[in-house]
Amino acid sequence: MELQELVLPELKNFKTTPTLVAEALRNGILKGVIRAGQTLRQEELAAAFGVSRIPVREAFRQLEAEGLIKIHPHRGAVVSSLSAFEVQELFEIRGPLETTALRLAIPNLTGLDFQKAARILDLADREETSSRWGELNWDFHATLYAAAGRPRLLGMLVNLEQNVDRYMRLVLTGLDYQQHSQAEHRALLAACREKGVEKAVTLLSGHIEAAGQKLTAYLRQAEEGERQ
Amino acid sequence: MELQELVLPELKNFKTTPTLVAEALRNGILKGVIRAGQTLRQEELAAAFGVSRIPVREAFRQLEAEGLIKIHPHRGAVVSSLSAFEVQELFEIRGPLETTALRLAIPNLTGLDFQKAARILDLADREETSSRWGELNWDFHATLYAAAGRPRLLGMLVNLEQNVDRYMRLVLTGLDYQQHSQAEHRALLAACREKGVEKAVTLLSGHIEAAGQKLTAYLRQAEEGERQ
DNA sequence: TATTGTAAAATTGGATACAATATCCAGCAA
DNA sequence: TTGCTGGATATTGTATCCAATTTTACAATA
Repeated sequence: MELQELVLPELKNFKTTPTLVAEALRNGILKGVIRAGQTLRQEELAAAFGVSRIPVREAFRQLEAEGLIKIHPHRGAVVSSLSAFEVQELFEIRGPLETTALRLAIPNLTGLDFQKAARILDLADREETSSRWGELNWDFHATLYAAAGRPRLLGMLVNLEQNVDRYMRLVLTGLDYQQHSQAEHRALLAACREKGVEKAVTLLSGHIEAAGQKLTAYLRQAEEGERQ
Repeated sequence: MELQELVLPELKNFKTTPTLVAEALRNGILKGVIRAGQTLRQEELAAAFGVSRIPVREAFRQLEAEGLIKIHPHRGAVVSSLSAFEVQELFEIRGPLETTALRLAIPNLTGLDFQKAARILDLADREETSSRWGELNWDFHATLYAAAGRPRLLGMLVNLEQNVDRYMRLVLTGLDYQQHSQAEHRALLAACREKGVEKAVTLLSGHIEAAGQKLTAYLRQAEEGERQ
């Protein structure tokens, strides 16, 4: 019975076409290749991927459930664009969820986890491109949360991160935020090392709130500019 | 631009076949007509609904993203059955999320909301069938959370509730739990009326935890029984 | 000229049919 | 009994066709 579990990951790689299409589209949206508000035409995408329209449509359903696109019947699928308020809501959800994950994770965090997290922070220090820095940023958080051993919770956090990631990239251009964020990360990591759950939770909560504030303020300003 | 928003809800009613199929399947799963572990055959369902396989497959993708089913490539879709641990995880997620919703909702709760909530509790008192009682149970919670004005958060809570609902029904057969739960609901409602945010949050947190404990204990026992 | 009405084109939604692939199971050999 | 090898079954993916809807273009009218 143990061998079966070793084979399962291999079996999982037998990805079906709709899954591959969904992954490609998800990457495209996250990397900014496909922008918010853009309409996705089935035939065009099917031709681009070299598949028929059916797998594309199935991929659409999956991405809609993830919140990345919105299907308008008979009018096509559009990449969902979030308002400042909606982004704020996502951060309000992330806060309690991520602290929950951290709370569960801290008792399980090992020296290896701390090493990995510290290495990611060092890499992020040297990173300049905002895209890569954003990835490392999330890798750091995910490294901590993974120790919680709560796959479903982690999945929800990944999904939430994906939804705000595109917008967060707009803010990351400012170097001051990156340095500030890095300092907060180091303080958080130190608290985790000392197994100071409440302190770590407080730091994380403030860290997420700060990021949310920064981003929503930016978006509100952008929305104000559009209105004129 | 305001008129467009008035038309949008109308457009939303143009439900497409995959959505209708997904709703039907979701209802079937939630009502227990389709049981956990059961495999869903595309052709069979397509024939039953009088549609082709394409809408059925799209509905599968949607339900998989909601966590209600799991698609095994080339082997069919099966209604996901949760282990005691997975149910526990879902309750661990619900706790902080529902308290967050309540915290945001309390300042906005009006007399009308309190009346509606109280009426639901009275109905639940007279209700005997566990299925209907479960619905009223959730209606009570949803009434409070709706005032938070956070649609995405509410959507996530609905989804989480749907995932554990099937299993919760197993526990609801015991009348003692219903009475205990109703008492907690009344205390919670009173705290909300007095705008006692922290007290209400504490009550809700304990209420959810108690429900989770009850259910996971039941499931663990059932799993133990199966193992023999 | 601006607005309204209508027709055609484009796109999506869905059904049917067919080919390809993977899984499952029964039968057969060792 | 164990392991392998087929075929049967079911799922997956594609192609083709048609219907429904939206959008665009164009003509008609005030």
